[in-house]
Amino acid sequence: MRIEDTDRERNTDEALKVILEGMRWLGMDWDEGPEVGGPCGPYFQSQRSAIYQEHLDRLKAADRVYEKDGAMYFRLEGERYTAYDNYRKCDVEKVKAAPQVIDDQIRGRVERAEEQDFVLFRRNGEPVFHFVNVVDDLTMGITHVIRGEDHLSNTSKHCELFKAFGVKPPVFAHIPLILKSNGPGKMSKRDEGSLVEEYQRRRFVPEAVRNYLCLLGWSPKDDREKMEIDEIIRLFDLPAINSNNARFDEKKLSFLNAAYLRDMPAERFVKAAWDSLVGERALTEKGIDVDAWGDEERRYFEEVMNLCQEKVRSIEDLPDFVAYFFTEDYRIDEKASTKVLKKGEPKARLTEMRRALEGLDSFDEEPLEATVTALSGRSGASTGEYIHPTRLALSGINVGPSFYGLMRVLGRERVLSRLDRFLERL
RNA sequence: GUCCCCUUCGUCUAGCCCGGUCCAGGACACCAGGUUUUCAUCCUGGCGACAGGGGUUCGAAUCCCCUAGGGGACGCCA
Repeated sequence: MRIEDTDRERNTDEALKVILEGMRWLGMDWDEGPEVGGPCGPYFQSQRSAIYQEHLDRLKAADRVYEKDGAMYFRLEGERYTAYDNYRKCDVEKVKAAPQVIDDQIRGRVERAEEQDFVLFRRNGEPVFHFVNVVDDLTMGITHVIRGEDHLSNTSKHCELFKAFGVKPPVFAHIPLILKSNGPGKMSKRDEGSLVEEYQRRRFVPEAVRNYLCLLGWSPKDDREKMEIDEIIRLFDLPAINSNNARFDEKKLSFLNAAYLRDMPAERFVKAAWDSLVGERALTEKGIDVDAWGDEERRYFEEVMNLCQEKVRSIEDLPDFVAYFFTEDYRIDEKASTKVLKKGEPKARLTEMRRALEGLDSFDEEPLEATVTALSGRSGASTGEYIHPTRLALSGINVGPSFYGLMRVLGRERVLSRLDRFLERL
């Protein structure tokens, strides 16, 4: 792990922390680098000035450097001529340099010729990216350079430098870029959804994010999509990466996230839910006094989460999904209400339901289901005609976890009193 | 403008290197059913693509060329 912080303006400790934490969150660690150490340090480019100076001197000794406007330029070899540059709108000096051949692991043979000398050191004495990148790669013993395709055109610069230093370039692999989900162009730092921190903050499952990213530009060649990292590592191969750019699709990420939530151990789900709902006060914001909770409430919380794990799509959705479990002061959603109450005779059904539940001695799923089935058999109304209004009465909304589980977890007392209250308002 | 890369369903992709088994397979999304009828789960089905044009060939998604489109680079940013 090398930190490329040659641009003083943009580098802060905060930015570094975010990068390191983001990497670790995704499950990626490093055996050499910041906070770990290693034989090739320092791992911050801002601390490697002496190395860069020494390498600049080597190029100077080989007469490949000259100064212009206070900056140090790399001198390309080849015939020089002046031409009007339609991009810069002025005359510039160009060089007929030999094309550099890049044997890219993903794109195959790519040939490109640099045609202008480029800056190595800025006027302020700091080296630029292209230079430090090459120097670090060769002094740190880098064997593979795997980076975005946006660097493919820069690679001819890097090859020129490797050649000037008399070393063989590392293996290159230019991977496809991620395009933004809406609008043209590549996804960049300022785009919605482009920062790992965002998924951390929104409590995505890190494995889901990592899994989704792996699927952008790569596939195991069979139909598998949800895969453990070990399996991906086992199957992974540079040439198997696509060369075309991929558009980011948050819907699919969300699908994978839901699958990971569903499949994770219950304890992990409960912990993630707790961290968000209690730790980050998501329930407090809904007017629920979690600070007053004791052991009983904690057990109840766990039961609620066990019930909801298979149904909820994200931790983000959890507050709205479960708030009614923890307060009697839940709103009856108007849309849901209109939708549910317009069909059949909800009041009659709810009254029957109330009566039947009152006489039930167990609130386990099976007897509850048997009760509803019996009710339906007797009246000729579908079970849905009982279930829909009851769910609305108990939760205020028309979606949620398994209906019978919902009643079991709420328990007789809450169920009956909520039904009574709802019936009074009907 | 110059140079580089890319082009299979709306999206992510399999197939392409080693032409026939592909009237192109899977997944997300969407739509319709089903789970002896709760729902945002789950299951089944549907919709839906080889960018266009020329070659080569008995035969092309697969090989070649052109065009178009997309992306990238051209910073004393990284």
